[in-house]
Amino acid sequence: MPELPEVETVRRGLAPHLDGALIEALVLNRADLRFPFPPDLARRVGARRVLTLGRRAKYLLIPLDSGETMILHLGMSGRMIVERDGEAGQTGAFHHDVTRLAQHDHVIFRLEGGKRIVFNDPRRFGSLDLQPSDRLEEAPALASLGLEPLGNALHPGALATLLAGRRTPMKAALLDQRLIAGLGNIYVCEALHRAHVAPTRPAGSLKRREIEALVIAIRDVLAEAIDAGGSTLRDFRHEDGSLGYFQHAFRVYDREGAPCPTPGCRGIVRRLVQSGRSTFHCVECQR
DNA sequence: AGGATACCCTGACCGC
DNA sequence: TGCGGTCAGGGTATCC
Repeated sequence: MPELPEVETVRRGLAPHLDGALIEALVLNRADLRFPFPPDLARRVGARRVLTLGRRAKYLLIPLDSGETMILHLGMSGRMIVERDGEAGQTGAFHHDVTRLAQHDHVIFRLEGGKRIVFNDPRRFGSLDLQPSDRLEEAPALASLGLEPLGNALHPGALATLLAGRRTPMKAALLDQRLIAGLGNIYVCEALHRAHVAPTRPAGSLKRREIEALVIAIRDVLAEAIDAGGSTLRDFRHEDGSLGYFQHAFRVYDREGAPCPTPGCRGIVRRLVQSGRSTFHCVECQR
């Protein structure tokens, strides 16, 4: 689920519940996810108040009034589920899902008033760390991240510098979190299609005009995806944000064999594998 | 140095 | 219905 737009959607969905909230206790149902939890995690978070939720790339940032910030990654299957008091124990259609998912409820935020926020992650590729807030960027997870794609840091000149001289395919370059941080497989495919740039193009071969188009495509696709996620936020408090915001708007991702949606293009969406991952593209209008 | 590959783990899905 | 194979939106270690 989570690339940058999904994490931003999670942040926006959680903010009304977590901003300013007192965490009465952090319940750990295991000692690790992808990595071991930091020492004394529960003690360092319990009885602390949350400041204002943030995000860096695909990481959710939860600053505490203790001067430390939780750095949370959803991996590939992570969810944050908001439960109101008593909701989890209710019977009915919802109950089945809750009990089935409860197996992978690894970390539970118990908030004042009985509300619970559950970090559920079947594949356990997620992570959770703590870092002093005044040295946040030194955290191992954040230290080598590249440009934040939303905001002013990503502009044609900056992207041109990042790509210059690289022979790696554009698909790999855009997936590299050290260059631009936050894009994943889906939005890389979508951005390259919108910019009409072939995923196999050596990164250093792009013309200035193509780089400009790519910057616009990246911004647009992320912004549109966040907007689509935002439209389902009202449901978020009851469920988990996995409602599938943007997939109906995919132009190429997971659409192998479909006609290319570019106006006037008669191409067919094709799939290829690059560094072990599926790339979806149109050979007619992406050059 | 930089790029490609193997791997961490579970669940969903497809064909037989 | 069960079973095996395949695939999945991420990131890191390791090899070349």
